[in-house]
Amino acid sequence: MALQRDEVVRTALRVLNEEGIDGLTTRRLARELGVQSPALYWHFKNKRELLDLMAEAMLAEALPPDRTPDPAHWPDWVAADARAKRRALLAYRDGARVHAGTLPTEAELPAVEAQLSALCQAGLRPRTALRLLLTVDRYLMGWVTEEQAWRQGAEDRAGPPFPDEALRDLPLLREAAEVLRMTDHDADFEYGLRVLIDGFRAEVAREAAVGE
Amino acid sequence: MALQRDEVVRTALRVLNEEGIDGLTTRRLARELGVQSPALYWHFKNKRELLDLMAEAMLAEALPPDRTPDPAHWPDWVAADARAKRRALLAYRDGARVHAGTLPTEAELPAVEAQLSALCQAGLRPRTALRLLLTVDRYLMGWVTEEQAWRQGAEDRAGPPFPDEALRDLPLLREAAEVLRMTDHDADFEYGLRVLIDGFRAEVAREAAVGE
DNA sequence: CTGCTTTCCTTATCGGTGATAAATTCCGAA
DNA sequence: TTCGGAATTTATCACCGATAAGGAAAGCAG
Repeated sequence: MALQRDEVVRTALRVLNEEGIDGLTTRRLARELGVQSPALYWHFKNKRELLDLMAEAMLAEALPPDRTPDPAHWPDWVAADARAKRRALLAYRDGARVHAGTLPTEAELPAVEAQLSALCQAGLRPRTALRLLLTVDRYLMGWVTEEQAWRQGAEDRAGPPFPDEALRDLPLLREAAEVLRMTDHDADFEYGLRVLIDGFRAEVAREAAVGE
Repeated sequence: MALQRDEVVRTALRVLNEEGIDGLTTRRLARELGVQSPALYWHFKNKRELLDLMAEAMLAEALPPDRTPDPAHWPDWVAADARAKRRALLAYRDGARVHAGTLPTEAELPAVEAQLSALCQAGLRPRTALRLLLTVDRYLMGWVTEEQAWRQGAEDRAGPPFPDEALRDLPLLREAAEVLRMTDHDADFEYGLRVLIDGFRAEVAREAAVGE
């Protein structure tokens, strides 16, 4: 039974979770598949292409396709999509770094078009609607990247970051220490997401007013 | 004349710009300094430490120290700082990737405390104030990471991304094509930044109302 | 001036990496 | 049963970050 491209990607994702992105080498992956490493280059042009497919697979797991976004409740699905993508990236070690810099496939564009359609029905111009999606996505990516780097750093580091001693003369930072030390990633992410979407809610009102 | 740690960092930043982060190898850097590569390990524990110092130097160039942020105009300096940091990261190839995952030095904490102080005087609680700073920073980092990946991809790619042909049946995307193809990074970044800060402006009003 | 120490660098080498070339095996269709 | 493409192997390349061990040079104590 010959190796399937799909099987390679799935195994690569497993190895990613076990070893991290630096431990995901062609040799390690080949060993896991019971094969010699150059065999992989039959299935993929190079490692970049493998990572791209891994990124695609990661998101496909979490984002159910063929939703028809509701214009009336855009803040809800925009937020829900962001949460789902964050979950998808967090599900794999270094997920954000694997996904970073990946371009949307042409196959994903129709879904974006549908989202734009809903946002435009809600009163945005296409430009603004796409900017909204991109802005939320960048916040998301920046957040998860930092979040995973932090998790990684926490393993290496000895002791807690920013020890009490360092905050001695910094009362406000001390009061916000839970945020500084990122003890509750979920809540902090959620907060920024809400504020961002609230900002766009005002923007929708503004553009809708102009448009009429 | 012995090699100075500072000179190594400056040279590393130059090499980074010429070769990109993948071309920045210890051997290349050593050659540039007229030295054998193991010599570098006298000055740095490992490459990670070198990258950390490079990140620090990058930002130090762009962010003037010892500003005393004005509570009355917090949206101005929050935006200005974000722009300055973006500029600093854009000034070097792969700047965002070099900086990503770096923790603030303890030396940088007092500046953060000062910003928190101003934001609290403007009516925010410390927790919220820090969350504001982190949220803007994550948007920023996500943005520049994507921006530089895009620039990089543009060199490799043949032809434009998302050719007209691919957008044939996607009228809204076609109308927002300049945003999709990121022809004006500055304007798009600025837009998201403004909306984000507007969101926090409303948040400040809300918290101030509760606080009294 | 001598001799010890610290600083800074060199030579040699290790195990590991992504990738390619060329030879080879597998397997299904004719 | 043979043929041909699909899939994989073996061998090898150039390069990477890092370490060990030693040597030159400068400073400094006596």
